[in-house]
Amino acid sequence: MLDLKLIKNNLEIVKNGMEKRRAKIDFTSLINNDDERKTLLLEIEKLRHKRNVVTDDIAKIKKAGGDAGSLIEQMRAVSETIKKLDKTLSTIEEAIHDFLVTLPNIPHEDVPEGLDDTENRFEKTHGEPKKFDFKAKPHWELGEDLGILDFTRAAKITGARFPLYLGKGARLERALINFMLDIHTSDHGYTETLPPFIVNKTTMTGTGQLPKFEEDLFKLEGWDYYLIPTSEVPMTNIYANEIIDESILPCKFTAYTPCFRSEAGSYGRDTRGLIRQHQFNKVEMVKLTTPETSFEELESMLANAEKILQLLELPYQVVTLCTGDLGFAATKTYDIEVWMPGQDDGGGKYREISSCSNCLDFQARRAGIRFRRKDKKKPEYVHTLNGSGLAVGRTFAAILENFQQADGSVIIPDVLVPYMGGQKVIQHDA
RNA sequence: GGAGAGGUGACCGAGCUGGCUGAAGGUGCACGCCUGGAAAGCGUGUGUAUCCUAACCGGGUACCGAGGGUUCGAAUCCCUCCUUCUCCGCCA
Repeated sequence: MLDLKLIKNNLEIVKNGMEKRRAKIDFTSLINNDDERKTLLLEIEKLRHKRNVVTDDIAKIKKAGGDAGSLIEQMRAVSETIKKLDKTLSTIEEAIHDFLVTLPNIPHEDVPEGLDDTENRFEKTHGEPKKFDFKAKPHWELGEDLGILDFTRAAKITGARFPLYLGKGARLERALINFMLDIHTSDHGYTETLPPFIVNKTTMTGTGQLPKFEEDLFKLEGWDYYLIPTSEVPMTNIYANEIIDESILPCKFTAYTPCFRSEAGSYGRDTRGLIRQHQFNKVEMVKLTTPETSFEELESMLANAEKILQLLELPYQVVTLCTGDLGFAATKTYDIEVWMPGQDDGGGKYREISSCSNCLDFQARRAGIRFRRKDKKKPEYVHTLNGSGLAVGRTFAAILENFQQADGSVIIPDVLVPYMGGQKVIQHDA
């Protein structure tokens, strides 16, 4: 959520930001509503003040045994008026709020302008895309042939876009989760958390999934509860509506959770394999920081995600999302795209495997996450960041495709061997 | 699922036979005094939001889990919901 004062005082900056996002937004009703709100508020508060004073007098008169009948009669009318005005006021306030919660964050000045993902800015590349002297297979073929992935039976159990890992496949997924969590907690200083996978409406609104993107979520029937699309949601909300001490910043959380997404509007895209599932595993990183450090924390978060890929010896590139591709709550986002040699019929392709974003105070304002500096009175909003570290299912897929052998077996990256009980290769079960 | 007890400021804890209580008292914290230094002691201060204002100076208003209601007036009475705890039942 953007600060209403910022909008009023710097309307051009805000308008400009929305234009960069290709969002057409008319602010006149907002401005009018806010003016009306102030007028109304002033009137109501005057009346309340009057009532408070007179009510005091009534108490005194009654105590002295006098008759306060006419004053009471007057105040009855005043209270009626207050009630009426209050009603209009809350209608207006609701309208203002409804407007503000659907307004996206303003893109950072460093973010390139563009319409869609084709205009994202290339930042860097790491590692050489692997070349094979045979035709690289996509991970779904490798996985099914090895008997470690079974999409057909998953579809029987639930439906399309659900994964079923078997045997060494399930073990590899678990190995990746443990490996990532270990690195982030031991080497990168994150606190491990295991949050609820189901959250309420307030929590979803805090991080920005609601009210605008309800169709992307799975909702529990008969409840105001939703399955999380990412653990960013529960983790960022840990300190919602609290004023925390400056000394705990930057506050760094990591978690493994499954993620649930309806993938509405993506019919026909990535229909095969682990790339786009209704349920997938992810290790997520979340940071709460002071405003002045959030951008350097974004860089280090990106580095934390990159580190996982480097250790796994997976080639990747980094891009900065352009304004048209930027998420609702983010002001700046880096995407890490891993090289997947089995995609595009063996031609290979970079696919998103992590997304690291700085949301500034956008989420903090919605969720009410503030901190107090040592010698300052007023609490300030923290800055929130989130990043995948990494999407586990896609990492699994990338390993299969990058470490495949001519015979269809898959070499386990060295760092994962201990997590696989010493096993170095996944091959057809003998 | 059944029975009961709570949710007050950073924390503990009064108030809950409605009115001078934004809220006693204590702890903590901050600053000052005291001291060779420290402890103890003493003094002062110490919520958030919003509006008026040049102002985080001053003033108004609101907030005692959330939302409604009764009343001239509610932390205090009534209703609904959320939540915590205890006991019983059930269950991974």
